[in-house]
Amino acid sequence: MAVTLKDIAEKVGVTESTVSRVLNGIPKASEKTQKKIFKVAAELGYNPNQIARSLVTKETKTIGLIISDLANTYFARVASGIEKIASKYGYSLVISTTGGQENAELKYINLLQEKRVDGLLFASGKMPVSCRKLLIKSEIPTVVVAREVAEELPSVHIDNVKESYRAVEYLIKAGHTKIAMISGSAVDKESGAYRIQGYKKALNDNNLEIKEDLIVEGNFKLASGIRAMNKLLQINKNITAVFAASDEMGVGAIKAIKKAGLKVPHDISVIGFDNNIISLASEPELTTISQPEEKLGQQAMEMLYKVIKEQPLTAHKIYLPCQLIKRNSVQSII
Amino acid sequence: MAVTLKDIAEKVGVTESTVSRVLNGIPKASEKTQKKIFKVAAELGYNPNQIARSLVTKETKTIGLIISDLANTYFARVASGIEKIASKYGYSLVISTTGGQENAELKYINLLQEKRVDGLLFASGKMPVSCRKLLIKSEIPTVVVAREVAEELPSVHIDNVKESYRAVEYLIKAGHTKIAMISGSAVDKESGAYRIQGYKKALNDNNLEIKEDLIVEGNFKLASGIRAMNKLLQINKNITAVFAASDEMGVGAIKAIKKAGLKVPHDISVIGFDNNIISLASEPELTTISQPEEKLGQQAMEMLYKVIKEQPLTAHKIYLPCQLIKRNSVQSII
DNA sequence: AAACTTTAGTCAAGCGCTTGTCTTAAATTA
DNA sequence: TAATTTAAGACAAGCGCTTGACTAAAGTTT
Repeated sequence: MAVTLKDIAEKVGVTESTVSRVLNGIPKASEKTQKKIFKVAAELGYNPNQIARSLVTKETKTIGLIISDLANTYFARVASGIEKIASKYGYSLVISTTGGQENAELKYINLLQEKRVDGLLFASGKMPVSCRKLLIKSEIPTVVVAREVAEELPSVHIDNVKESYRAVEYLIKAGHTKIAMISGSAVDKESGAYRIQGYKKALNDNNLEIKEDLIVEGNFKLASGIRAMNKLLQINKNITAVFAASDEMGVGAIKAIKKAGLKVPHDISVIGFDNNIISLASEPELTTISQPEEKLGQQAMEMLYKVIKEQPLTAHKIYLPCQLIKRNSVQSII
Repeated sequence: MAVTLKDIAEKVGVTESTVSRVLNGIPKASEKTQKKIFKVAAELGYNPNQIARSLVTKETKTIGLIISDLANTYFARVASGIEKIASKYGYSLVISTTGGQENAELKYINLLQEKRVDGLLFASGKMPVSCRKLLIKSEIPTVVVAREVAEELPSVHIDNVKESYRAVEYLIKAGHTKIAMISGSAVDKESGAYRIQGYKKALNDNNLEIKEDLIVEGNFKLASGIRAMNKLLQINKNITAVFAASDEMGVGAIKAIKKAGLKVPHDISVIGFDNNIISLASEPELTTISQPEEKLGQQAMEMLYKVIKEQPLTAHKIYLPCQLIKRNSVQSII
């Protein structure tokens, strides 16, 4: 089987503890023995058993990531950002995907606790109370990323209200007054809901009337954008602009508008959200709000590292700014 | 600190071994004690220490994934497929990203070995000899996914030559004879190179001349597709179709063609590769070869599971078929 | 009733490391 | 030169669990 400290110790003629210390760079041996130990270790192809080490040190150098869906570009990028920083600090990442299902989330929190991860990152759906309780009880350092609700937990995210506000305000400043919205699923306290909130606030602050039938719900996907836009086109209240809560839906909207024989942005302007690569593929290219997914992940991991090292269980929140990317799908009408 | 078997044992009045057996469902206790043990375990909020268990069972229920880049849709989907099946079999996934760097790959193979993962999935760049050696020496069950080179190791991938051949053949059957190619980076034995091979073979088998200057290299990204197409347009040998080795480049090509005042597919037909969501966003929608990324991941994990359970170190290879997705970017000219 | 099985446990070793304490010989100091 | 410090290492316990071997009492068989 695998070679152990004992094997090295015997071959060199010292005890395990000496070998352990030397291999860990604790200076407790003569140059000679050190050399010998390193040499024998290399000869034997020694590969330390991190499991055994973890058992005594109570550190696994592993952090758990509970995430909704890896196949989703957005989450994949967040994960990517997390992984980079984790790796920088010498941590491995174990990833569990939940599809946003509460029971899966619960299950994985438990599992990761059994694995004794040093910390936990939560980037799944809206965090249910049950999860929060379990997390807090487990005492695992945790930070929540990319989700709005995290009362007792430190978290990093974007300000969906503010960023949506910015998108809609941009439309308003371009002279639009009949602005529709294609929202994502508007579940309470999730990004979809906050984006609607931002839309309404922008209208309100600019003395524009909020018409509920101009808000039609999609599911963030392209096809749903097409459907939603078609519905909007039927209602037709002379809208001149639409704010889509995702780029996929934005592109869908553009396609629907064009199919209806109208022109973007000449007849209707469209603005999206995410700055997905898809926004560059559409014709015209989609003006959008760019989210800092990678940075979100990086910041979250940096934060988690601090929590692990210093244990300040403060429910600290940080917001990362987005950027308005102007392209060709919005036209000024003043 | 955390509650252990010992704590439960003491409170119930039995030994640790009894508690362990009961909690693991090994029937070695009376109904009464069993009930009591479960009750006390729940009361105390017992959460088994998988580290300690792993130390003795030599199983971590963890598999390692070495992958090139999570932010890349393609790999993210492969990873997603892997995760699903891993989870089905009760394994966790620890992910390391390498950016295709050989030293990073080596480093992570070592790291994952230290963590005593039960198996390893390799989905990084072209696998260097050094990695293969290390992997084989480590004796960790390994399967390679989404990469063409894996001589001594079991692997699952698509047949890039064949699928590219199919794309080009489709163009030829539509009457095209002047077909250009926008290739990905053509590093030896990587997908980019194989796709070129498929392109050439298709031309060859159909008695069409291969002109090296009609193959221009991109890097799989959208912007490189635009650049490449512009170059092609300059050369201008009356090409009527182009095969792009990725959808991003395909969409880039379409944009370039349109910008040059020509029409797709009226003047030039374009076919892509991947079936990325981007292919649906472009105008016209891009005809392409659809890769089964998720399935690739799933199959690889299924395969790994078998290897772990049965240890047949056979260098088994499996190829998953792709699909030609016909949309509107290719026109028949006969 | 003696011999054998079962049941319900106990006991102890061991997985591969780390780490605090102790020991001995050499090096330094007064 | 005797006393003290330091260097180089040995010793042993322990992390939390699993598991094979053993035991004592109860139940079953003939």
